[in-house]
Amino acid sequence: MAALGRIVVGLNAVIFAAGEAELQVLVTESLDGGQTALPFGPFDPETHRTFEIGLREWVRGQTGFELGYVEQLYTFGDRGREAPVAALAGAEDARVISVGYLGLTPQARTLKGDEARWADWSRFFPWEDHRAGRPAMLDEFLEPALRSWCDEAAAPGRRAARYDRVRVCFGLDGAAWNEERALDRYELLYEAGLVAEAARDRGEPPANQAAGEAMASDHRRILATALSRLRGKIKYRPVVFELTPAEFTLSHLQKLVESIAGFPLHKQNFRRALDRAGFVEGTGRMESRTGGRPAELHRFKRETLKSGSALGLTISRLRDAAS
Amino acid sequence: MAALGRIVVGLNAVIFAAGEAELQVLVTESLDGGQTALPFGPFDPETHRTFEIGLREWVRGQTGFELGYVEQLYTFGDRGREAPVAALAGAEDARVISVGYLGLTPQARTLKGDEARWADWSRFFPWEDHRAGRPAMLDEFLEPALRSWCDEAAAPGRRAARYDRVRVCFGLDGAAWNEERALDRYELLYEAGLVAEAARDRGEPPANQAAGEAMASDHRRILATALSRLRGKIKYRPVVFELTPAEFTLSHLQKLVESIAGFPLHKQNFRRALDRAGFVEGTGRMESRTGGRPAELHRFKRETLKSGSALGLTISRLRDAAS
DNA sequence: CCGACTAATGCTCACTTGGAGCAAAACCGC
DNA sequence: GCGGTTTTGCTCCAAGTGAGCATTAGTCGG
Repeated sequence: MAALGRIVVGLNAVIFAAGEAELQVLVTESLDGGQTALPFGPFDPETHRTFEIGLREWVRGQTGFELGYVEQLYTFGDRGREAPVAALAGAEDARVISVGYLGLTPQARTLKGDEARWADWSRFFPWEDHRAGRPAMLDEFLEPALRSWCDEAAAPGRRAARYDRVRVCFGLDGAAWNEERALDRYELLYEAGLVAEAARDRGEPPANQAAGEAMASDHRRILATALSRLRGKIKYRPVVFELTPAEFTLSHLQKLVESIAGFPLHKQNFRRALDRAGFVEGTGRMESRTGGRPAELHRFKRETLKSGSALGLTISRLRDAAS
Repeated sequence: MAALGRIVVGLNAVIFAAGEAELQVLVTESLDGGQTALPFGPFDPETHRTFEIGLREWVRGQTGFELGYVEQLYTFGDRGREAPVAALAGAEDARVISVGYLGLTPQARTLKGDEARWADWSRFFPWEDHRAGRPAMLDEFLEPALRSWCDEAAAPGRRAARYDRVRVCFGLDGAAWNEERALDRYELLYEAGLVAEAARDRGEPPANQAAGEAMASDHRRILATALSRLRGKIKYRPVVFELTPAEFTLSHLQKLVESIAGFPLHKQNFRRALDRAGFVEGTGRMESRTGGRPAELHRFKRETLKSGSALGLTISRLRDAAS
């Protein structure tokens, strides 16, 4: 068999933490400077027995804290994503594959060095945040731009196909907005040339207007993958509690879930769902700096995990009217 | 930066097809003969622009047919999975990573060569098939064996932890059986030494009794990953139709879903769910060799995909009493 | 100290969905 | 034409979901 080309494997981490009622993601500067990037570390087969061990190790080294929940996301291997990274590994001609991981950690802890910092996820995906209603930039910029992208297609068949994708991804013309489609939406915007990465990767000059803040390489796509996965996962597994402090008010928990899902929830129904699932219990202690009636502090009942039956939190349509 | 160890990347495909009311998976012989294995192909960064392109290419070459639906599963990179494969790539000392893919194709087509063949998935996971009630081997062999594995743990805390895992995975003592946990169950059986691969990997002699048919390397784990994923996916995306022929009777469709889910469904409720979702439509033609009243042939309405709103088929608790 | 304001908490109600069973209809083989 | 078998059509009830109203217990400004 012919010798295969050289391959370098890297690990990309999307690490989420709960800020002040806002989901945050850990970012750094790209190696060539300038662009925002996700933390990245080469995977060394000599010293790392598994990907996860390797990941935890360099996250500990770079940021000074221990990851809690960790889950593999996706492996990215398309050609053309290598440039700056291969150089790092001393292998300019190698193909770079990276295994993306999702990590969750309670609260945005202070970081060791100053390379890494926390950023609100919504900076990168402003069109995903519907907590205060459908964002204006969707109707004013993205939607018209996407429609004209559809019209650009030569054949009528392709035009219809483009339109269908746009319609279901962005909830146009009566279709419902599905928050889990964050990745599909990013990929569509990339194809349509509406994010800065698209022009950059084609070696073209940047478009006069682009959506959201760009990231290095395909990192924004990895981030979108993580967001989609997390949005799906909170519905059937109680992962939110990996992000909460030991004690929290129900409102705080709700704000956090809303920040992840990207839309407002109906408060009473959210609470009803919570205690049907039996996930939380009151501690008796109160949080009084609420601005109104004091809220009881609650804690996650880890035991319910073992009781097996009801896992997860049905957010599906707890949607509040506002959205 | 230090030079990194050599890495070989492979692609593993779990290709499912619908046999006669039975889900089948494409298997081959392992390279060193003897063991059943999943189709495997090295990924060549020189010629393959993306994983998916590489995958489709060698599947076409080896089996003579074109894959339809394809989805990335998971990337397996633990040390100790290399032996026979590294030799294939002419790199005995390399670390082997493989990217697992799930592929679906309608009907079990005849294959080109004779290396590959179709096998019922249930041979590898007999404990997963609850269509005719809870399998006897669960109560007679697995459950007692798992319980004594729990008792083997030295510390009482570890004993309790083991027991909890066993309980939720296998639905013991009142916990519900969750068909999506197929992977967790396999991993648990592996840890408990109840599948042949466990003894093999530790270099021990095979146990006197083991569950299901073994596969090469960690292929049975990859297959379990695919099964879990597919079982989850049919609930929220209409992927079953990737497995059906163009026209089918509703009973046939139901049998197929049951084969995937591993438990019987309530016929009337299944049909109700189907037409609530609006996925199928009658063709007017009839299938008369049913042994009873002739059934109308139906076809998948691809258009509904575009209508956006209701995706998937809620199998959740269409469970029939028998289970 | 009181009243306005703000959140937390408690409760109700209509409507949809899910689990389960019964009955009629259509075809087969004898 | 008569069981046996399978498709198909319907109904019932319990539980879950979406949405709104009312009450309670704090804070804060005057």
